[in-house]
Amino acid sequence: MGSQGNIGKHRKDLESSQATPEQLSGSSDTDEVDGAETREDAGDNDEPEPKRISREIRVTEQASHRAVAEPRIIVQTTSEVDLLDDGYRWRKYGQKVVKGNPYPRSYYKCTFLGCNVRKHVERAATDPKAVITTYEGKHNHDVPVAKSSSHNTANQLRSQNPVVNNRIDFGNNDQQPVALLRLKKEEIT
DNA sequence: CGCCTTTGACCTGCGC
DNA sequence: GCGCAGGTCAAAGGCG
Repeated sequence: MGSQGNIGKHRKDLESSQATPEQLSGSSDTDEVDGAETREDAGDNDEPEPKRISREIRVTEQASHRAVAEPRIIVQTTSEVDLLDDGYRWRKYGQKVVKGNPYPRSYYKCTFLGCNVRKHVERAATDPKAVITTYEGKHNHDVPVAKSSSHNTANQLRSQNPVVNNRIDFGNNDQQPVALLRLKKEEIT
């Protein structure tokens, strides 16, 4: 949180991205609190059924800076698998263990050409079943069609989950600063 | 053959 | 000024 160390060696990333350091540092405090609260929810949400999946989709946008705005969507999912496929193609570029959480946080990037959307996936320290996915940025492309991949966990999910089915249009909705949706599924696999 | 995952190292920012 | 924590990149290996 207090790092954002993309200003040094990651120049190439910056030139193609509209994200500005001021935006990131200026809102890190709020996001941090928000993220913490999300984790609290995870702990509160105890799932008696291991197969039951409940997701809370929290859309948080930073309206402080007119320039851009990288929408930050925090999706909380209760699942046994941490790799929730939302239809896009992601490439894992890193994994780190964060303090206060025994579970490592994974970093993914959208592999679509020109799409700089990133996503962080971590498990709640209080709930091993609670998976918190944070999306940063918005996709400038549509969902890649039928990816015949082995991880079709979400493919099934998409066909049953209303939100996933309609796709989460983060970045399109500039009007809703914070949206919280909750869905429940019975089974994922 | 192409794509993705994994792991280690490096860098930056912040706090003390 | 030093140390800690977080974030990202790059290279190698594995799998479909």
